Order: sequence, then C-alpha cells, then structure tokens
Amino acid sequence: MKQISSRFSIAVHTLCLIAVSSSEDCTGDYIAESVNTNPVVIRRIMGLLKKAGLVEVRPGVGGASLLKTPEDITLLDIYRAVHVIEDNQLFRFHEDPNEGCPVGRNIESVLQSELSEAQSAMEHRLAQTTLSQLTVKFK
Amino acid sequence: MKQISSRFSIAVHTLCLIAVSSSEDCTGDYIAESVNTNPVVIRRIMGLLKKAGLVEVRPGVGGASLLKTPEDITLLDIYRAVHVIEDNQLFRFHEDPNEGCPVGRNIESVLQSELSEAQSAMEHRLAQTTLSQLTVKFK
DNA sequence: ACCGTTGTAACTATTATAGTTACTACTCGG
DNA sequence: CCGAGTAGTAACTATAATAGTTACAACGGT
Repeated sequence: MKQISSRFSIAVHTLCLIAVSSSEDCTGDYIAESVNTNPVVIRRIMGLLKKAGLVEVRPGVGGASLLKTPEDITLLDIYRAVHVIEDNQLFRFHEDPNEGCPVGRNIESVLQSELSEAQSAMEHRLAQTTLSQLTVKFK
Repeated sequence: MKQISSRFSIAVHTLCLIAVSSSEDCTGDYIAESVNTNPVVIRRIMGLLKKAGLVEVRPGVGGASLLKTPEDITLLDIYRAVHVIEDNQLFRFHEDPNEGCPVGRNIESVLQSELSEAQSAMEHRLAQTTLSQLTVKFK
C-alpha cells in the first residue's frame, strides 16, 4: 500500500518545533533528535520549507524561524511545500487505455473529474487546520 | 511522488466494462485489451473484486457479471475492494518521535486526528459517485 | 478429450523513499 | 584569522510496493 510520504508529517513536526522553540535552538540536529531521524533528512525538508517561504534558516550559525505566524500556516501549505502530491495527481491512472473501446476511450476524462473532486475534498480539509491549532495542544 | 495505485482506476474501468457488456464477453483477456495491460493484472484485480462481493466470475468458461446494480456500487466500494489504502493509513507517519520532547510526545495523536479527517473527506466524496453515474457517459 | 479460460506462484524491472556518509561553504566567537 | 559548529548538497544504499511477465495447474462446456 503506497502512502503519502512521511516528509509531510516530519515537516509538520518540524514547523511545530520551530513555532514553540526559540530560533537559535532550532538547529537541524535538534529537530532531528525530536523527530528521531537523520539530520540530513531534516535539512532536505527544511530546504523545501524555505523554498515555499515558510521558514528562514540562518546559514553558518544555525537556527530557524517562521516567516508567517502559526495562524497563517495551514496543513495544506505544508503539504504543498513538501511536494508530497501534485495537483490532480493523488490517484495514479493506468496508461493508454484502448481507444477502440467506448469505455477505454472515455474512462479517463469521466473518472478523472471524480477523482480530482475527491482529492480536492481532502485538501480542503487540510486547509482548515492551522499550525497554531496544533501548537496549543503542546502547552 | 507516491500515488495511489492504478489498481483503483483499473478496477473502475473493469467494472464499467462489465456493466456495459454482456457477461460472456467479459473475459480477462477482453478486459485486459480495453485497459491495455496484461491479463494477469486483470485477474488479480478481479480476485479482489470477487472477495469484496462486487462481481462473480464463471470459472473454466470465463466471463464476469456484477453482483450489485451499478446504482449500488460507489467509487468508495471499489477503492476499498482493491486495498489501495487502509483505514487511517493514507498519510504515512514518521516512526518513534522523541518522547522526551513535548512536541515529539504529542505530535502523533494531535496530527493523526486531523489527517484522518482529511482522509475521510476524500473517501466521503468517493462515496458520492456510483458506477451508474459513470456508465451513462459511455452511451 | 480438447480448448479457452481462471487462479496463482514466481520472477523482473521500475520507482520513490528514507537513511547514511562525506564533503564544501558559511558565520561567529575567541 | 582560525576553528567549532552548522547548513547545503551530492552520492550511495537498502527497502518496499507496484506493474508487468512467464509458466502452469485446475476448471467447464462443447
């Protein structure tokens, strides 16, 4: 069973940690210890979060901080930042169905629109939750 | 990017074909030709659809037919039948976060409930669409 | 009894992921 | 100005699931 990569849950964990810690504490090694993985895994994910404009990292000396308030970061923002699934690509489609068959010819367009509705429903739900809603539960 | 297996889209294609064709025509080879894949792939998926009580297959002579009307088969039924994602398992979670850290200790329970809401939202949308809504579009 | 079919097992190639090692470049404090 | 600690990144490995393939046994009707 193929699941959505744990990059996403690690990214959420990472951002929660940055939100509740002082900036200078938040080195890759510190985060890696809380997540319980290799620091390089964290640095890679931090690179994606930086590209998405969610965090900034102090090169050389280390430490990270948020570029938006936790109220303004949703799970959907994080999900998109780590490229875990692209637009309309949650469901893999079998390739080149037979054009000579009425079903084969039409299945893709007919089914894809339903699948993309389903994907949207999930993403819409992710957009309802902000980082701040999570961090209050660690107090 | 990990996507949900094309077993699902192939299963939907297969059931559409069974719904619009006469039972005796629906051999594995015939379906495989429409889907454009190897017959064994179809037989494996048919095995799952049988286990789920959606179709019956005539052994020896070949051919398949639905055990429910197309109005009573939803995309969610098919999605569950092909075991493409289990309950609450759409999102992979990183393992063994550090219990010594307030974030590490709580992240799983806090985040999992949001993620399972998101997964439910998607599945709820899949349950809205029936096989008959698809097949009318092939007429 | 034969032919076409289903049901499976076994193997391969492909793909994405997660973790690891190693190295470079950067910043600051001494 | 140098060294300690950190970030950034490339390269490699192990793992896992998938999709396709070959092969073969079992079945059923003509």
